[in-house]
Amino acid sequence: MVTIKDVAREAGVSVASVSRALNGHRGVTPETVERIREIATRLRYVPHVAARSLITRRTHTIGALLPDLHGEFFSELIRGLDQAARARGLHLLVSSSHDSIEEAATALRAMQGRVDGLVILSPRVDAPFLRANLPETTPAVLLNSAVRSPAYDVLNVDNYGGAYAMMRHLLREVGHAHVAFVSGPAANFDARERERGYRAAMTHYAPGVACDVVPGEFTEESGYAAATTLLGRPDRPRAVFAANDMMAVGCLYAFKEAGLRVPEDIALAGFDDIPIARYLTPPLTTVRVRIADLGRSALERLAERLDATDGSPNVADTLGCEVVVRGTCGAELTNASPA
Amino acid sequence: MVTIKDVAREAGVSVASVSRALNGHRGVTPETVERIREIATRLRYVPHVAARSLITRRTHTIGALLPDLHGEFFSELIRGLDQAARARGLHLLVSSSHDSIEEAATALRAMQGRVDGLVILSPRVDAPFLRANLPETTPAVLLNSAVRSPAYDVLNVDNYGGAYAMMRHLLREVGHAHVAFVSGPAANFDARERERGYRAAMTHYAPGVACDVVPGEFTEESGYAAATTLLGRPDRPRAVFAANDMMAVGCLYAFKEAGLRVPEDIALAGFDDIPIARYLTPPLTTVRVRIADLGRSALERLAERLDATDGSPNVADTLGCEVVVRGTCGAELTNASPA
DNA sequence: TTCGCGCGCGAAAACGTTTACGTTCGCCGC
DNA sequence: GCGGCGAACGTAAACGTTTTCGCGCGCGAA
Repeated sequence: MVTIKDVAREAGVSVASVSRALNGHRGVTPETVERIREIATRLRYVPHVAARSLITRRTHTIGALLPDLHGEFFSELIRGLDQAARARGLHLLVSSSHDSIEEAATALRAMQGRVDGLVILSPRVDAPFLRANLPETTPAVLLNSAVRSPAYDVLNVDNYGGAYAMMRHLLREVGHAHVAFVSGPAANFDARERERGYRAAMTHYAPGVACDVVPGEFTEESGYAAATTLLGRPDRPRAVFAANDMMAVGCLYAFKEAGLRVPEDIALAGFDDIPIARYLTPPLTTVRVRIADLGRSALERLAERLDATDGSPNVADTLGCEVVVRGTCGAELTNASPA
Repeated sequence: MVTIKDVAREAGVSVASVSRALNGHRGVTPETVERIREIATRLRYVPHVAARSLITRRTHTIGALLPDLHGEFFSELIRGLDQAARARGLHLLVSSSHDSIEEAATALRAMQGRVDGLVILSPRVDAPFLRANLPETTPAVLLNSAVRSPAYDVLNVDNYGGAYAMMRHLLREVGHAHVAFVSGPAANFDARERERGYRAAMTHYAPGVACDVVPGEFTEESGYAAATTLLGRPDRPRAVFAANDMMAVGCLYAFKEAGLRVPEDIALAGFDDIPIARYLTPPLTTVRVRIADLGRSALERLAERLDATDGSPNVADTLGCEVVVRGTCGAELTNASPA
C-alpha cells in the first residue's frame, strides 16, 4: 500500500507539504504542488480514509435510517439522497427495514462515529428517542416526522395540502357533493395529516355535509375491507378518497367485484402515485409526491448544516405535491357534459 | 468524547486490558472483564471506528455499486443486502444510479478504503474494467454478470432457466404451437440469457418451428412498438413472450388498442414479476425472481470471503426463479376445456 | 543597513485504537 | 528449594493522516 510518505520521499519533500498540496492548502509553491500531484497520481496514491478521519473527525458519510418500506418510495428516496450526496462528495450509509423501535435504536447506535449526519425517516421516532440514541453533536434531518424541535431539521411532504387539493378537485371541479375517506393508521403522521386535509376541505367546500371516515391500515386488504363496509350501507357514497394508493387498489377491486363501474357509478382517488397507479384500469387519480426531491432536499439541508460551523436555526419545511388526474375520479365525464 | 483511556483510568487498568476485555480476547480475568464492561457502558464508551480500522485495516462495511435501476428491483436488492449485513454486524455503503461506465469507475474509486468488499451489479462492468478500478485485495461479488473470472465471485439469476421454464409452460402445458419473443437490449447480459432460454425451449418443445424474435429495449414503449410490428404481420402470433414485464405491459396496451382479447385472441407472458404485474387486467403471467434472496446470498458470499483468510476458490452460481401463472397466458382456458 | 514580516517548508505531536513484547507472580514438577 | 511456565497485565510502538509550531530566507520599509 502506498502512503503519503512514499509520495513525500519520491517528491523530495516532507509529508506535511504533500498533505498541504493535495488538500489545496496554501504554503506551497504552484510548481511543487504540480510535481506532488503528478507523483501522487503516478503512484496511484489514495489517502487512507480512516487515518484522515481519525484526526479530522469527519467521515464524509451520511447515514440514512429508514423503516421497512417497499418499492418505489424506497428507491426514489435513496436515488435522491445518493445523487445529492455524490454531487457533494459525500457517501451514503443506509440502514433500512426497522420494524421495531428497538431495532432502529441499535441501528442508530451502530452508525455512531461512522457518519457525520443522519437522514431519518421513521414513523415511530420521536424527540425522546432521538435524545436517548443520538449524540447531540450529530446533526439530523427528520423526514415526515411529527417532531417539532429546534434541535432537528424537519422536512415533510405536504400531506395536508395534497389531501386538501385532491378534495378540492373532487368536490369543486368534478362536482361531487360528498366524498368518503378511507384513513390510514392513527399512529402514522402522514395518515393523520391527510385526514386533516380531508376534513378541512370538507368543511370548506362542502359545508354542512358531515365528514365520513372509514378506518384503514394503508394496506390493500384494509382498503378492500373499507370499501366493503362503504358499499354495505344503504346510501353508498358516490366518491371515495383513500389515504394511500394501495388502499385505493383494494377499493377498486371491491367496487369491480360489486359490479360497479368506476368512475360512472363511484369515483375513486388515492395518494402517493405509486407506479401501479397508472396501470390500473381505469388509471388511478391520485396525489403525486416527489420522493426523489424529498431525498435531495434532505441531503442538501444536512450538507449545509455540516458546512456551517455555527448553528444556523433549524427549520421545519414542507415539500409540495400535486394532483394527477387520471381515470377514476370522473373528471372527463364532467368535462364532457355541458357546463 | 470518552475514549478507551477514560475507561482504563476509571477501571484502574491499562488501555490494553480494556481493549482485550471489550474485544473478548484472552489474558484478562473474568472479574476484570466484568468491571471493565460495566464501566464502559456506564461511561457510554463507543470505540472510535476510524482509529480502530486504521490499525485493523477493516471497515466492517461493504459497498454496493448499482446502476440506475428503479422501483422494486432496487429496493428488494438493498433489502436483502441490508438484512444479511445487519445479521453479520456489517454496514452497507450504497452508490447507485451510474449511467456511464466512467461514473461507475469514479464511484468505485471513491469507495476505496471505505469498504472491505463490494457487491457489484452493473450490466456494463467487465473484467478489464474491474482490473483497472478495483484493487485486487478487495473481494467482490458480481451480480448478473457475464464475467467469468477466478478473481471474482459471480451470482446470477437463472435467466436462461426461467425463460426456458416459461416457454415450457406456454408450449407444453398451455399448448401453444408457436410463441414470438420480444428481446431486450443486446448489450444486456440478462436479456441475452433470456433469449437463449427462449431459443433452446423452442428447439426442444417446438422442433421444426422457427424462432421468432422481435427486438426490444426493456422499456414499455419498445414493447408497444414490438407488439405493433407483430400485429402488422399477415399471420399474427397467438402467443408472445416479452423478455421483461415492462415490455409486456407495452404489448398488453397495444393488444387492447387493436381490439384483441387477452388471452383468448393472443396470450402474453413477461419476466421479472414487478409489482405492477398482478394489477394489470388481466394479471400478467410472468417469471418471478427473488431479488431479496439474490442480495442476501451475495452478501453472505462476500462475508464468507472476508472471514476466510485464505483464498477459497471463487465460484459462479445461479439463483433459481419460478413461473407465476396468472391471467394473460391462457392457462385457465386450456384447463377449463376438456383435455 | 536593519528590522520585521510573510512565505515556503520540515519536524513532530496528535488523533484512538490494537497488539507485540516485557514483566511480574503464582504454581507445579522435580 | 528451584527452575520453568503460563496467566494477567502494562508499556509502547504502530497505523497514516493533519496541523501546529518553528525555522530560514527574501523582500519591502524605515
